[in-house]
Amino acid sequence: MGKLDSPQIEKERTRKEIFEAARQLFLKNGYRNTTIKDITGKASLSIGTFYLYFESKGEIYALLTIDFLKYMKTEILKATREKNLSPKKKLSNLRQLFFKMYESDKRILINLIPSRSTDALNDLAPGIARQIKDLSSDCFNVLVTTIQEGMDSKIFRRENPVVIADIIWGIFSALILLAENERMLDNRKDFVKTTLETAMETVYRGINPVI
Amino acid sequence: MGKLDSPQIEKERTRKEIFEAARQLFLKNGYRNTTIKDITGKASLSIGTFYLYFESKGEIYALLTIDFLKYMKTEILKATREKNLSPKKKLSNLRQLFFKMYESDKRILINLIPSRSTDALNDLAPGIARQIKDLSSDCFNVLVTTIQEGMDSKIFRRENPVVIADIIWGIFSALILLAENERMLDNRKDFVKTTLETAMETVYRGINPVI
Amino acid sequence: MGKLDSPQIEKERTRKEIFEAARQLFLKNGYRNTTIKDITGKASLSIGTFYLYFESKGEIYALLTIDFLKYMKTEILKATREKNLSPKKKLSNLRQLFFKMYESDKRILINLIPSRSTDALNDLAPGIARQIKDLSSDCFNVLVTTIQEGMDSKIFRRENPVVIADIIWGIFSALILLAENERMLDNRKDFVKTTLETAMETVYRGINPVI
Amino acid sequence: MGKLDSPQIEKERTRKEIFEAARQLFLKNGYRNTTIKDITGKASLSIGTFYLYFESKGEIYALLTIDFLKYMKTEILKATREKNLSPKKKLSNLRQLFFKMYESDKRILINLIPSRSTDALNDLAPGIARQIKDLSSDCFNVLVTTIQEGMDSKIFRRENPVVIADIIWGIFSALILLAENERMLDNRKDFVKTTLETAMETVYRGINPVI
DNA sequence: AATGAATGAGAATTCATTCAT
DNA sequence: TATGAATGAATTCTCATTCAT
Repeated sequence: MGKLDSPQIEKERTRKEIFEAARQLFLKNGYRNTTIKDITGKASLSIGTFYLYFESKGEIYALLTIDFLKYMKTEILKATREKNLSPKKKLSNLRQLFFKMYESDKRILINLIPSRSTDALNDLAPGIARQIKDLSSDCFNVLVTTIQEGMDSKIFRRENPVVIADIIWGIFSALILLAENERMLDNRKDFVKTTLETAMETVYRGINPVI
Repeated sequence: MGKLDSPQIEKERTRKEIFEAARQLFLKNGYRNTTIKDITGKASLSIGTFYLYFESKGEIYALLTIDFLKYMKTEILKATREKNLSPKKKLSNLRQLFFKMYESDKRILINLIPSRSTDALNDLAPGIARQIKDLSSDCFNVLVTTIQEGMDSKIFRRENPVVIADIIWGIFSALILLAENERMLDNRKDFVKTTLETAMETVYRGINPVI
Repeated sequence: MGKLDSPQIEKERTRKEIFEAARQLFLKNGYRNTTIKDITGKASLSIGTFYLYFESKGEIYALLTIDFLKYMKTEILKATREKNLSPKKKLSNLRQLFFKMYESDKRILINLIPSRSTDALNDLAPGIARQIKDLSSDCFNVLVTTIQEGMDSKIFRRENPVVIADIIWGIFSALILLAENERMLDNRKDFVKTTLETAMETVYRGINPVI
Repeated sequence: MGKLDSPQIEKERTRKEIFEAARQLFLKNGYRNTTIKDITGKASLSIGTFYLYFESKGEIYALLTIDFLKYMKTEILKATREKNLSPKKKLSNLRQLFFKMYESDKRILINLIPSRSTDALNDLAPGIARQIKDLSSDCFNVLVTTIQEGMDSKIFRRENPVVIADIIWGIFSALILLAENERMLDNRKDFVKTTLETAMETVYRGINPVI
């Protein structure tokens, strides 16, 4: 299969295979613990081939990040775009989106969480760094705007919306990390999904206005 | 200053300087991304000096972790020990503790908490690994117990207390990390304390029973 | 030459070159005084290449030892296997074997023989350590048995056969070492072979029974 | 004790203590495995003090070597000096000397054996290197001369006396090494003295002229 | 395009040597 | 003199990247 496809298509397929192998390995082992050998091994290719498709380990990581952020931005916009959606509904959509991302076959790039990615993003081409920053801001801002709207229409308690957005994003990323690592030390919890759900509901209740 | 102190004191100071430099760098960059050169560089010492005070990179990491967990355990017990304290008050004390820890001269080594750092704990002496696990469990269990009490006396909404503890702990650690790192991407937020406070209040409201 | 060979052969050649360089350096300078840089330097390769072919300095040392002991065991058995060989003839064969080993294209790794090298065998995988011990014992025991036979049939003077084996083995290894190193202190001797021959004959005469 | 002695005497005592500590450690652990800290620790002094008495680790090793060689030369001359001593008796005296050295509280500097000391003697002041070479030659030459005499007077079988000397010296050093190291791998042999004795006797018988 | 052997910069660690007290 | 903290060169090992085939 594939051997009959045009070189263009063939090339694109190889690129995707490397991309996907890298995504999974970075997700599982982190940036530093993933080697080019690991990636090409998983993709059944030689080390040299990697460099025909990507400039460096840092680059593929950045591209992976951008890929994820773009996907996230799209989904976030989809969840909040409709004009006549109530902020309540929008937030509920975002919550669902988080579940979906966690469960999706794509999974979430755990290492996207700032503290984990400093390393890889350090000596990035300025253009790429810019793009990541912007996408990251875009995502965050939709969250902030949605919360702001909720506050404006008195559906949510009046607080600094940036702070609330930080909390939501923080819980999300923290629980993902817990889920990834805690397993080794402690097997009480297998129920990330439940925890995530409870967390979001708790926060949601927490921003309800005083009754 | 310092030049006048006894060698004992002088030595202790150097040890503390290395310890503190390591703490900050591990917190900011993680275990793998922090080199001995970084640590001694920050402490204005040579690489060799590090090994005069600590056995290895792994050892200082473990000591830092134990140091933090011991401090945390003491404080947590202090905040919840008294018999006739209401769960509400206990939780409020814990919240205050979180602030205090964030501001304390010790700084917080959230990154050092086991769940955050599989990396460093891999080839630790079994005794040390055990100690870390136990301290970690102890801290977490106080949180769980306090929440359980609150639920038993109907002050908190009935949920899985482990899940709620995860949420609280998750928010706490996530916000610390955000505070440390986000600055690079975005300088809107300098107000960790406020955010932390809001977060805890939000969660607290979120676990109030339905009225 | 070589550029025309298959990658397989090419790779095997490189491995052999490293192996051989290591053998010579360990022999000359001992385990601790031989660095990976020395080895790869001698083989005109970079340090990194070493690790493409061997896991560690300890591993190549162990492999070199096993290689030599296996060769030695095979040859020793060959020299003494035949049933109706007189002990005299067997010992004579062993003597010839010693010459052969000295001159063989394998060179002799006398320095690698366990008794000579506590250093390197310290943190060896237990399986490898066992293998080395066993091979080493096997070789030595053939020597002891042969001498024992000679004593039993009154061809050799009655002594502790282990002691005699130690002497023979000791002379052999000592002369090899002398041959390799003494050159620096003294260049009178270029005639290892002669010395070895005389030594063996002398010992042989020495264990003849009193007439 | 000692506190009342003159500075001169006091200084000499300290120097001796370091010297003796170094001798024992080099003997037990070899040159590379002995650190200045080990030496000064054994002598209950600080690291810095070492350098008040000796220029470097290499220097003390060389001095230790010279010390041993001088002792050896003196003893060798003592054992062979007398005019009317038969070569047989002289050789017998040398044999006794070997035992004595092995058993003496001074022990023998195992690392003196050429292959083991290359490291330490590499970048020696030329004068010291010369001295070592000369002493070493002197010792060896007495052995050669004695054997030569024995041959001249038909007491020993006619062979190359240098070769015979090599054999004797080789056995001696090899057995010392065996004694030091083999213990760890194999505890059959605790009887170095016996082995050494048997070895010398065997060689002695081996150089008897044909009867 | 694909390969994978070779490279070498960098990381952790050790230890002889120096030097301020 | 004596001390021992500090230094940094040297060593083992890792891995992203290159390049000849």
